[in-house]
Amino acid sequence: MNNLADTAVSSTPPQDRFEPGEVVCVVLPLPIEAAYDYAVPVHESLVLGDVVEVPLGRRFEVGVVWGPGKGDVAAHKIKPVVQRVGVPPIPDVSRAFIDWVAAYTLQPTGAVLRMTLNPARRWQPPTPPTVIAAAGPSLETAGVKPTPARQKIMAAVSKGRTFDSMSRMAKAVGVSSGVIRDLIDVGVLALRPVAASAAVQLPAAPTLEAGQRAAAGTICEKLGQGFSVTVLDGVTGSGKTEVYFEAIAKIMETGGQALVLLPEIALTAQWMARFVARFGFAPAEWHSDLSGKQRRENWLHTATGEARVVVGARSALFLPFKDLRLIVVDEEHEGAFKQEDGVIYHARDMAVVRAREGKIPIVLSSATPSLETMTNVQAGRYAEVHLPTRFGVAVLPKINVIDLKTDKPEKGPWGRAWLAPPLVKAIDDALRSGEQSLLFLNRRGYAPLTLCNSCGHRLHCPQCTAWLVEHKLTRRLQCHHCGYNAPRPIKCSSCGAADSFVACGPGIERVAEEAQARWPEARVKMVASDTLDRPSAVAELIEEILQRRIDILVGTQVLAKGHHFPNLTLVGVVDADLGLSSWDLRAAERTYQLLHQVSGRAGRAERQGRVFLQTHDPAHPVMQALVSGNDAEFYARESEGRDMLAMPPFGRLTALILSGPDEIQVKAVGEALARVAPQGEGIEVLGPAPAFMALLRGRHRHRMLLKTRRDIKPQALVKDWLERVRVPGAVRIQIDVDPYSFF
DNA sequence: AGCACGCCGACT
DNA sequence: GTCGGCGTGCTC
Repeated sequence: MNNLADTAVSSTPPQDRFEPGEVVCVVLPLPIEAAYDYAVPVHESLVLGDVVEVPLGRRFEVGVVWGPGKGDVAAHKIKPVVQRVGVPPIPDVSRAFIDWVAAYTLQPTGAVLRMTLNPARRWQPPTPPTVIAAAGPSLETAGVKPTPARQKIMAAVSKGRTFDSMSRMAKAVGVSSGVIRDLIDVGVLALRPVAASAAVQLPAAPTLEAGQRAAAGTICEKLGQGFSVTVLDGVTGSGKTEVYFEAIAKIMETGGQALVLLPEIALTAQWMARFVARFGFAPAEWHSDLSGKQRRENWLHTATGEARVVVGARSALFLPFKDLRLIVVDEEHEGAFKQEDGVIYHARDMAVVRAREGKIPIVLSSATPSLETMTNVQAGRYAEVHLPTRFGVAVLPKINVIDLKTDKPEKGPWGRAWLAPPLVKAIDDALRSGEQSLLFLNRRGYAPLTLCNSCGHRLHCPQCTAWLVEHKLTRRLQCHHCGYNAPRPIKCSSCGAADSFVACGPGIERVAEEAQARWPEARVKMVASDTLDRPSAVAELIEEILQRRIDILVGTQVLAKGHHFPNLTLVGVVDADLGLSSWDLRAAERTYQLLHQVSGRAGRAERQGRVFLQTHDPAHPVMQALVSGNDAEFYARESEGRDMLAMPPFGRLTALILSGPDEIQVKAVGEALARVAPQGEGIEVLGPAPAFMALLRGRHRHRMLLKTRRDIKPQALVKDWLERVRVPGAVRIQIDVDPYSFF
């Protein structure tokens, strides 16, 4: 305020400092289209990005100063800001990024801001960590009796020893915490702030193999050179992580922060272990199951710049970094980066935007990059660094295709079979030589469909368009889309026949049952997302596998990623066609990526791995690409196909998802939209059509698809379009720019 | 997002 | 007669 330099700055547009008497525009973290004006409080001035508490109706909210007041509302309605919240202002880059994402996803700015501001909304100043230590005076000088308990305490703190909490100290010393509290009160003990931890000493850099060194060098050169995108591409086990760790090491030396995005939380534990081994400290984590306290702490440390490295799921992208200088998106092709509810966005794409806004480099890492990314490489927009060798491994796994039309699984005494003879023989071999096998099937439960043998009635979810999946483990029928579950009925609700239900098709439970029946001696273990609900369960499983307490693993895609299992040499894909039959635009690409990844589980040490793909269509390009290892050809083909159809990345899609409890009403809104749909060269509107999951959690869903040429931005079209139709409150319209799933 | 206002069914 | 359901609308 009395700083002349500040006053001078504030006179030059754009204004970034606001004095009492002025009005500022505040964005609230709510799904409100408009930003509201508030008066600067009389006792303090505000700057752009300041986090402030403001009155809203009869409650209070925390928002962010976004600019000067807009003056679009009567002066008497304007209320003053209550106070500034004690956190650093949201930086310019973060605000610009939020604005960009809001405009792109067609969401209110406040809805996007919410992702940045969440922990600051109920702000509590963090209590600085303290320790309990001797304050100096003895018991005598403080004038208290040297009771046995007090003497024990004095002995414990005599050599400068400290304790980090009263309860821990009480336990360690063997006294009650009341005694400790009293000694603090009389000044014999004191709470001392924890000494600031010494500057991190980076452990010696590991020796990298020549290819890795070159790749790391290329990426490190980009640091500090403005915006760039580099695709780090190499097969599983080629050491991509070590390569980008070098870039992070450089950041650690030169200052600033680095962000690593992982597709799912389940992978963080293993990633953390590798990071700690390399750097000697743990990065700040950011994902949905942090505790409130951890969340606030990590948020603040990111904002102050104290957290040098942040690792997290997609939402970490919205943290208000003080000085972000590098972003890494690991496994960039993963569908999990697409946020599907609330603000719908693709974290990989938005990460590129964040890097551009912050003028910093970004690394996209994957063994099987997405077609979008490959297209950008080919167009020269992204640089590519390729890691050719499989680090520390002599040979890649040998991939075999089993044609299920000729090699049919043979029925056994246990019932229907799903494992074809060549795969059975391969497992025999593996068991005999004491090696582990993985049977992969991306389908939870016992059977994907249960039907009545006498009338053909199929058991389906009452709230969704989905079959109920039988789970023998829990002895219930489950809907995998809404969580509905019910006990298995005895009588058919349609024809009344008793004990008439038969299971159709395999889930992992059924494959595990077959495996156990075929190899009664083998130790079979089943793994799915619902059996790995705790992080500790993941750790236990990994330990069990490494200790060779499991012979045959049967699992879904939770097993596809991450871990090194040196003794696992055989991978059998029970149904390689699963996911190919759908109308999903990216079905082939996704199947290729998933199977490639699963195959990478086989033989990562010195033993050669073997992979068997069971398919009904051995000639399918996906199978051919996997067998030949010619991924370039596969990508070229996929790319050509999409180009011809003007599908992404060669055209743009925007989906409107209409939903509501009343199907007729939802459909009517869709038809009204169709009547006033945007028209023109390079613009096409499809639908309304019932969504694939036409009924989800009790809401009827219709979809519309706007397909536009690459050079046409869909946002303005959609905005305009929606304004032309009156939508009843019960019908919700979600907008998904660049949709990935068609559910 | 919250929270109030407002208009139609089963309870003290 | 009131309590209470959640549809619609506003918050600077």
